[in-house]
Amino acid sequence: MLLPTLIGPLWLEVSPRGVRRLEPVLLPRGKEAEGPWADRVAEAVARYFRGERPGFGDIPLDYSGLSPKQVAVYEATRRVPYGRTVSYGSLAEDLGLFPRAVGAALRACPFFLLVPAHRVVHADGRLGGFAGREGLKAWLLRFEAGGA
DNA sequence: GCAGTATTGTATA
DNA sequence: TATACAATACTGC
Repeated sequence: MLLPTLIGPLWLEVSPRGVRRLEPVLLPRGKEAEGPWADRVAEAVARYFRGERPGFGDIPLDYSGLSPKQVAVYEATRRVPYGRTVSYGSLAEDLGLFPRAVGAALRACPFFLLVPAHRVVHADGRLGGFAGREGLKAWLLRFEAGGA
């Protein structure tokens, strides 16, 4: 399922257990692996880009196939409140991991928006990376901070 | 296995 | 201010 947004189309893929992946269309093609959560996620994403603050917390994520460390990092990242930012080190300390590991896990995060990786920044306030899309990360942060 | 990363803190010039 | 090093986890070759 393809979700049109202000930053371009997002590819949504869900399973009976929850969301499998949600990210900007980098994949030339994908399987129409839709499910019962597709509409719900689509609506939440639409509201997000309307400036509302939908809680993605009630949307289940399908972590199957991911390592326990990744799941831990994603779960912790999901708890970051709207408009706030956390440092990789802070997350790492909370999880008992190391900052480097947090970055590695977030780098491979397939849950764009649902796992607000854009709210995770350097310890000194700089943005850090975003899988080659730092501009997108900056846009999201400005969007959440300024409301538009 | 090995190397490259979405990091951080300390040390050195 | 800028560069170098060590330690961790995930991805791709």
